[in-house]
Amino acid sequence: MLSERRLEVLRAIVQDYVGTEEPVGSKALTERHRLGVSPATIRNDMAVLEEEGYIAQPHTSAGRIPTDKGYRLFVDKLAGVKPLSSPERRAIQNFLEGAVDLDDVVGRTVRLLAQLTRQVAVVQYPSLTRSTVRHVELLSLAPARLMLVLITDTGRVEQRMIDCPAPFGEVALADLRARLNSRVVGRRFSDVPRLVQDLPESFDMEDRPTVSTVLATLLENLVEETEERLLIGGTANLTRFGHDFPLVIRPVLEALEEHVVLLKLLGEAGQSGMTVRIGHENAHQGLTSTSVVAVGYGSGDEAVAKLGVVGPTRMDYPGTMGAVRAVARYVGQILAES
Amino acid sequence: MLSERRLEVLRAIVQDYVGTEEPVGSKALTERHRLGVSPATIRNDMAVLEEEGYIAQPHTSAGRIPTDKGYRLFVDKLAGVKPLSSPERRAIQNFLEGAVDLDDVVGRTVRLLAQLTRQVAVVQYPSLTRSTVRHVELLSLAPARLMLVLITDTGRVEQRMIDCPAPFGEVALADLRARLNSRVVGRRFSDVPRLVQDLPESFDMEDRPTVSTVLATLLENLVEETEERLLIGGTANLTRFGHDFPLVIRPVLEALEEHVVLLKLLGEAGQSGMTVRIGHENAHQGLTSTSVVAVGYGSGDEAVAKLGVVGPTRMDYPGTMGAVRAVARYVGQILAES
DNA sequence: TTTGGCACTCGATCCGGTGGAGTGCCAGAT
DNA sequence: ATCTGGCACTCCACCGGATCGAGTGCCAAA
Repeated sequence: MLSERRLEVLRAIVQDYVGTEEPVGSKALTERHRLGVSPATIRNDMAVLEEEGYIAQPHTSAGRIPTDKGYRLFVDKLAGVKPLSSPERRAIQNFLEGAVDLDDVVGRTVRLLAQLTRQVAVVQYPSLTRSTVRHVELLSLAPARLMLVLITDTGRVEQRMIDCPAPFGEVALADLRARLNSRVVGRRFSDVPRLVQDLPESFDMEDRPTVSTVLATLLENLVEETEERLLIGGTANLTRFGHDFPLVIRPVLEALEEHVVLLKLLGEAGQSGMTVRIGHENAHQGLTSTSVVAVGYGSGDEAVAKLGVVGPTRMDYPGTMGAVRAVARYVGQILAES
Repeated sequence: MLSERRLEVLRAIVQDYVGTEEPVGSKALTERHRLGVSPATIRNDMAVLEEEGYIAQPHTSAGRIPTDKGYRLFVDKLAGVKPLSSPERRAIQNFLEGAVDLDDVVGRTVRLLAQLTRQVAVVQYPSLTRSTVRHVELLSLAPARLMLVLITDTGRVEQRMIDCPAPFGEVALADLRARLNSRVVGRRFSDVPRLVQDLPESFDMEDRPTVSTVLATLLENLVEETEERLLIGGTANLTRFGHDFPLVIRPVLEALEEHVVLLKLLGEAGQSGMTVRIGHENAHQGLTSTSVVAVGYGSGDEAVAKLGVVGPTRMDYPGTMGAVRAVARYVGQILAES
């Protein structure tokens, strides 16, 4: 276990490095923080911290910079979550309240988060499986062509075209619509498969294939596939990364375009509470010099999706975490109201 | 007017500079292009081209690079559109044909375009005003709460929640739905306002406010506001820009996030045929060192939206234009089929 | 355990010199 | 007229050496 002062030294190193972006030395530390000891003592502490793997030297005779492990300790033990100032809170609320629909809410959220943290913001659309069904609508566009529309309690709407194996009458359509709704409205999407399983059996032989097609579309395309929408913003903030641009930011941009990767990243974030993944803790190659701060948000007590930011490992963790948490809360409120 | 050979020299300069990314001198030119004259002659030509403003020197005793004006002349007079190879064409077709819905088509298109041109791709969703109505649906979610769903012939679907001033019966709802559809199905969105103008009058006094609200939502939110969706991809290609990164790419990333700016940019592109905007021809500040190649695409003869790429002014214009044109055509085909 | 002192390391920065690509100009050839 | 070869000149890019300074590790003393 590290002594109290050594932890204090680590905290100071992280803070200074985040601020200055330059390796920090023993002398500078004693000048900017009242540690009450001489540089020589700090040097000894630093040697220990380095041996333990919390800090590293870019090269001999340079200052130290925190390692991923160092940031990890900092986040876990040394730093809290910095609450936002009340003007900031008010600004968030004002900004989000103007939203007219779900797309707008998500769009505003991503912009807000990017601006607040000055980093890349990622917002996942409320997931279907964790939402409940508000309404299912079936429209007949042509004799053998239907449109399926799904509306969730979070305001999300999804639709799919369906080509039927056989023409489907208006009566049967109304019947199917009514039965579907009576079974699934108010239920969670994850329960839908179980709830509609036996539905085809109650229809005429001739209509069963069509009913099955509709159900298959509902299950395959909607419940499973559309899990994965998300929005990204603030990529311009990547330019504040470091001086050795192309090599660092290129893979990050590539990773950001791979929505699948990002979704996995967000998915790995713990179900409740805020998750911070630092540097190499991120599985993806291109993101080994970035940290991801993510948290779930939802209209009720339960998370229906995640949001977060991606930034350099050298980031202001307390501030970022504060902003992410605050935004998630307000978005949850907005969703609950609508 | 410039002599034939001087134009040839300009073409050679553009081609070499695009290839090597380095200022090109007289000697190198004679070596890589059979111009049939000596470097000294080329030097004289270059002096003239520079005087006319087509090329410039980064500094004394360096080679020349094309100016925006030079690229302009190159694009207008010296270069054609390079058709894609047939493997490329086949790849495009295969890639686009797997799309399941409009979102997917647009998503695939943007990825395809980015990969093909190795630049940033921008694809606008088919615009509403230039599409026709396939179906309008009204759902009752709660006594005084409706959902309006719009389906276009390009497969685009839009929806809006409507809070009614008064409860609205199922009968009246069915009536409104039927009347709406009979009036607008198959018509262009731009005609919708005219077509529904007198609709409230045919309803009972008590229902008129609600009908008006529905129509207002239809017109304001859908026809006007949702003009502006677009998708961007391939931002990682920005890293191939130049060596002086942050200063150049930052404003570009910022501009790309301002969808309004991009939409204006695409909008300015001529209604028919391909448009190339080079460097300072772009109104927006952040894009003065980029060129935009855009073209309209649509399911029929008429363009319903635009797509294009944003890249450095130093780009392979013939190749880029070829790719953009080819992709636009195939997307048009796909849309027409669905 | 802390402190001051000291020698050492190593990147960053600043020259001065060199090489080479490219230019502009001019006089002669075509 | 136009093109060409020659020539002097400019200026960037590159290299090696010198210097500077922040920072370190170690040690002996407090």
